[in-house]
Amino acid sequence: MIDIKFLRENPDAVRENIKKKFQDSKLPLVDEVIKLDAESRAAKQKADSLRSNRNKLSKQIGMLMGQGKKEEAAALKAEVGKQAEELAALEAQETELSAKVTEIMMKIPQIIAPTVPIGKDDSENVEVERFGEPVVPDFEVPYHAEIMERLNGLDLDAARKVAGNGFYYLMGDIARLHSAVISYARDFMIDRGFTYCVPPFMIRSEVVTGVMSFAEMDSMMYKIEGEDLYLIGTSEHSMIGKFINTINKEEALPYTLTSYSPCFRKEKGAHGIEERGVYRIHQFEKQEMIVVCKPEESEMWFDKLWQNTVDLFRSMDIPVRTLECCSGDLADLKVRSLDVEAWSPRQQKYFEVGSCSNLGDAQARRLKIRVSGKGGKYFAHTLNNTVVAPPRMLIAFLENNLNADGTVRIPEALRPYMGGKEVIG
RNA sequence: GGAGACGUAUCGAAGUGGUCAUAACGGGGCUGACUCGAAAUCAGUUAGGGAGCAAUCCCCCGCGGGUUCGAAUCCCGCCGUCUCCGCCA
Repeated sequence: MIDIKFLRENPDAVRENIKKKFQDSKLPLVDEVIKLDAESRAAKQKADSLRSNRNKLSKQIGMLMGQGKKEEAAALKAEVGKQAEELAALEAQETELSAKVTEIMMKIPQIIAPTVPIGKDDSENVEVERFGEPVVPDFEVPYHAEIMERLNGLDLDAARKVAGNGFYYLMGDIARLHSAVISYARDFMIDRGFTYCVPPFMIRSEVVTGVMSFAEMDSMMYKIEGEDLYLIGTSEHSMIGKFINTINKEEALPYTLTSYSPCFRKEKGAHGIEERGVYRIHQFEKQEMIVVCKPEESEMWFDKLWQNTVDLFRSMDIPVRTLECCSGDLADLKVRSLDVEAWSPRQQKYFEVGSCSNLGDAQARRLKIRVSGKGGKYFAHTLNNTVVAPPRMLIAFLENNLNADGTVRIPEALRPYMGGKEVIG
């Protein structure tokens, strides 16, 4: 959500940004919202002066009543009554207009960073950097579900009966590995100075609309029947929501938090949910990191955040690369986003295991997360990034640490969380 | 789930239909005076949102409605907190 004042003063920049994102159908919204906004302010001004008048007269009525001058009071009452209808109409107009303005403003995308490559969709994302040597072993690497099943670590048949497609049972060493990765990632982030949190796994609609665009909400969020609650799609939602309606002291920033939660996603419209395995699923667990900071520091934090994920994967001997999201692939609230992708020796390509985003002031404006400093009050910037999200991450882990004999090597960093085991199989 | 109480600034809290919203009273914070310094004391100062070039005006007493010339105050709905009971970990 951008500032309406910015839009008023820079309509061309806003249009240019919409074009960059290949959302040309939204172009008319710019002129539309400028017109509605002007009407809205005009209505407000008129209504304000009527209200001012009413306040004055009502005060006089109060005084007259106090002095027992009932007849004079009655005359004033009649005068207030005369403008009541006009005011009511104006107030209805005010409400309607400002609701329309907000509705449109929610649809206008955040101004993207100048560095964002221009492209229509994810096929035009741009590789930035590779970390580690992508290895292709000289033996065949089976499909990840098969590796898990061979180790008696996965039961999709039972999961389908119990919950349906897109769910899974992890068992034995694989389940333990799953927990180990989460615990390791938690401690990894704690060691880097982040504060560990376990947040609510459900949030109100007010928070939902504050942290994501309508498109994301529709395709991702599960609603609890009969309640104003949604299952979170990531702990980012409850962690950013934590700061709703707050004014934060400048000295207290940045907030650097790492949170654990299960994540629930409809994956509506996504391909691949039919795909056998644990790549795209309705439920997974994730260690997340979020930052709330001053605007001038958000780019610096962006770089630190994705670096954390790269370092974590490298500490488990998994080759990764970073991929800058192009303009068309960027969700409407994001200024910039960078995917971390892990190497798949089986597919001989990289696949997404994490996503780092700078939302600028978009979430902060919607949720009213403000900062007070010497220079006055302003909206904070918010960022989020995946530390690690198994079981998808386990795909990369298993493929990259698989031995020729079918056993799986446990990297040293993870052994303390696996009861000291060096290998499973 | 049942019963009750409550929600006002940074905190505690007064206000229960009008001249009471920067909002009594008290505490905290900040600034200054006094002091070698500190404490104590004294003085001053300590919300938010919006419209307007400005003067100024409007909104804001958990949130949303309603009654009224006028609502923190009365009515309805919702949210939240606390206490007791029940139930379940």
